Amino acid sequence: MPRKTKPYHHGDLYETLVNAGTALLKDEGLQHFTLRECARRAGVSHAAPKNHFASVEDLLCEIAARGFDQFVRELDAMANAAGSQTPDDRLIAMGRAYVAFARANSAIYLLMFRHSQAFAKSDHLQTAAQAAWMQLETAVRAVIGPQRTDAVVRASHVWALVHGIASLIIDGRLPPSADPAMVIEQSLSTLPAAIRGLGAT
Amino acid sequence: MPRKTKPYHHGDLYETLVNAGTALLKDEGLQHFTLRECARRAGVSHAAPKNHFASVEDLLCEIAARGFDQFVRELDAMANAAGSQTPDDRLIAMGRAYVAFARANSAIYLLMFRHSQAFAKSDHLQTAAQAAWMQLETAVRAVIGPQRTDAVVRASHVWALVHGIASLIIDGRLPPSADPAMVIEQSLSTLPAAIRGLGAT
DNA sequence: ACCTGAACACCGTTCAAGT
DNA sequence: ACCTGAACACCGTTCAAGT
Repeated sequence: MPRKTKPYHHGDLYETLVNAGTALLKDEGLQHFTLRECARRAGVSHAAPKNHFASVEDLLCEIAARGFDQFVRELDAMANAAGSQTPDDRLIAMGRAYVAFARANSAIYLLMFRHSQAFAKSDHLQTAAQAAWMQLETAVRAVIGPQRTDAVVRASHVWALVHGIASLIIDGRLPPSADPAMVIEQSLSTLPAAIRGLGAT
Repeated sequence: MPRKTKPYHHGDLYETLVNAGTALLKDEGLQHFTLRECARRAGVSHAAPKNHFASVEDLLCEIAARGFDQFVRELDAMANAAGSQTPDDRLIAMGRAYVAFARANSAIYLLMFRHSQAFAKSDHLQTAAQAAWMQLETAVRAVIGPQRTDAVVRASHVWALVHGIASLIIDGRLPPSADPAMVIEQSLSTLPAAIRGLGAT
């Protein structure tokens, strides 16, 4: 989804910078992400990005938005894969895909969930993140039934659990004696029953 | 818990830097944390901290370690407060205290759980974080009974859920229609049953 | 033993100047 | 319309020099 027409000198610096930035993020992590290094990888001067992104934050927002796009696609593919027939199965399959994405793309995942007041300033990021949320809420509604009025709270529970699992694994905060695969499977298995029996509503 | 005797010129620059750094973190957030600003707040030259901390990471580790210390104290106080009689109540009370700490000290909480390869290089940080973990595991064992062999996996489930809730709230990633207080209470209420019925073990 | 000030190699951002 | 190079105000880290 291109957002700028081809620039005069370079070819398509906007796309090149997004790609270079994504690669840099995967290579070095968010801590070492640098606009000047993006420019270097793109083969332009350090001031060139200013023509396409107002600031580093802007570039990071676009990378995060595309992360959400891919995230939604992968969860969709997993949830619709053979073997996920019941709503419960589909929800658990989505949970697995969620954690798998986070582990496979940890730097981008961290960026996607990083506190950022600039979040609200990017339309692409906002709509992409909302699409991810809607996807989850739909899966939750399928489990608890459409008559329930508190789907948002229940979906928040699911999101919190998978986000927590993914975060602890990525950041290496699980105790050494805890097998990540076991934690994932055991915790995800509680989800359908938990959101059905949640609270008093 | 002082780690250095009084320095010659300043008084106790080690402690002063830790306090200045903690204040800076609360004021400006991790993104804008700067060693030079810590030195400025401490009233010393920007090179002075080198005598007490080998790098910024070292100072951040000590701040994070003290965060874990306070975290453990607060959870302990909450869990032992009147009204938490049964193990189930105590676990839920700890969950509430967990999220409350994260919300009240968001910058420090983020630091505590930030991915950091330097984590392993600080003894204080490592033991403080482990104390927090042991505290949780003990509360979980009280709920599921001492005969269970998978307390670690069950405790990981609890940790993931509360960490996920806290993270989503801090980072503003809960949908606007989700009331944080409701999400907290509803999700925490599922914990005792979830960890008792977890998996097939 | 601890602290300072200058120095070095970076960074994001700005802006005149080039094409 | 887009890009460059110099400039500015920062940053972490190093190191000689001071007390």
